[in-house]
Amino acid sequence: MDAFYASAEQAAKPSLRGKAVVVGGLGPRGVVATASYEARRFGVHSAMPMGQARRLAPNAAYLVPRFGLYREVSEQVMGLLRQLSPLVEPLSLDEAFVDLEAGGVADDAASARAVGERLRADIRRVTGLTGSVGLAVSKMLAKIASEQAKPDGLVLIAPGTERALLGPMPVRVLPGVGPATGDHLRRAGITTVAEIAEAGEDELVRLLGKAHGGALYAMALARDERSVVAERDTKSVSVEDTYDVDIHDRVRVRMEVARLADRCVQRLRAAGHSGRTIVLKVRRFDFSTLTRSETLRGPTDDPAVVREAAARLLESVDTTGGVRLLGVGVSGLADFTQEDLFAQAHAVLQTESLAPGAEGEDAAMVPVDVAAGDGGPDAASGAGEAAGEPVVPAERRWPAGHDVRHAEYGPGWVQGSGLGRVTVRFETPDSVPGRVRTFRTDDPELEPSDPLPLVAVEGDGTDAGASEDGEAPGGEKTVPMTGGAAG
DNA sequence: TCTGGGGTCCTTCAACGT
DNA sequence: TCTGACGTTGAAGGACCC
Repeated sequence: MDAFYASAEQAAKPSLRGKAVVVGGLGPRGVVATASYEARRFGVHSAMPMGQARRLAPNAAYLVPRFGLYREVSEQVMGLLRQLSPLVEPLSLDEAFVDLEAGGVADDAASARAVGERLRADIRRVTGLTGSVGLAVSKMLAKIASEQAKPDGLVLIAPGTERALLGPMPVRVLPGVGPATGDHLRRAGITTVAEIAEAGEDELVRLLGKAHGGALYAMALARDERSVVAERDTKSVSVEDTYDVDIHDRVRVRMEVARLADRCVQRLRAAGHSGRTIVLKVRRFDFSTLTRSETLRGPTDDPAVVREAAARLLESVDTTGGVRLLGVGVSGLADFTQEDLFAQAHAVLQTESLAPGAEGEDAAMVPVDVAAGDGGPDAASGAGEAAGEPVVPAERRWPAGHDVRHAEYGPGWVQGSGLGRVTVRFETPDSVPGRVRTFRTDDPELEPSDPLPLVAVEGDGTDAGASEDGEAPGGEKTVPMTGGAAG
């Protein structure tokens, strides 16, 4: 998909179409997730600090990401892709590889191109967004083609032309060449793909190591045998938070680590997993990052166990000077727990009789504060929790870009908030650009609401609500498609 | 005014078992 | 019993990707 998050926001908000839109973290340490093509003209791009983006494009709209909406659109697109082939490999919410040959929908360049164009039309019809398609005989080339196709295009790399096409390109087009490897190669006098091929495999391996060097050399020759893999097992689950202000208080650090451990276990359980290795991540005030890990005897999904392991790991880390980020992760995933094994052994021994009260060894039930209400992404209760109600700043309660509904004025979205006021623009994906009104942040007539569908559901004039889809689950998304063109 | 969040894979080193 | 070779595992860090 092209500038996916920003395009979705523009589709949802008529007043932003054709305007510079920047989606990302809005806190003092936020970075840009996606910038619309209009914003890119000002030099704004992904991973740029928000402060810098604001200086470059002060008049752009700055919005917080709405992953729920993006996920829905993504599902639609992936559904469309799965109609083409059983072999669909999602890379992210907005990209996937499709093996067209395996789907039997294309066996030469012409048929692949036709499929690609039809897909792009379907994506636009179903989601209202544009997607770009890259067609080639391998994943690497399909990806490069799709980058060239953006925005809103289709590029096919004809079999036999690959090396001539790649040769003059900068090394950074090859997957796996980031800033560090790019620098490394540049210092060795290698700046283009052709120069990698000329350098030879031995030299590449000497420069970059066996795995990386060998793989890069092959790619430079346009050799990429990787197949499209539909199902990928998750290897780890983690959560992390960067704090607006460095945390110096050790007690607070411990509290945050416990909270992150709980969130991590929630995610772990939601995915139906357990894990054996607990990882603590700490980014210090000077941006130096360190990790500490501990492997348990068996996999667990017990929050108390993960919390205790994370706390133990924290004891080996010096946090004086302050920490800017904390994270907790679990790897070595399984789909059962140590406790399951105990339970099984227990059950075998028990045969018929009723188990006595105490369950094996799950001793300490540690009281966890269940944090009423939202498990929202921004934990950040941060600073002032006076006795009683936590203080939630308006810009967190009414995040910029999120949908709301007003009893009198209907659906709209938050344009900004602060100082006890929230400004709302009343418009919907299929309306004309709407008007702006300002309310008190505690206005009882105003409430958060779910995103409206970007494309009106047929035969449903009204509400966004639960569209009982009578329709095929057809979804869609844009993808570098591989394997399509027969060669 | 610096540098998010969630992942994957690779490399290096040390410890340990055979 | 000691020693070396080798494989495996775990820990930590780095690079990369979207």
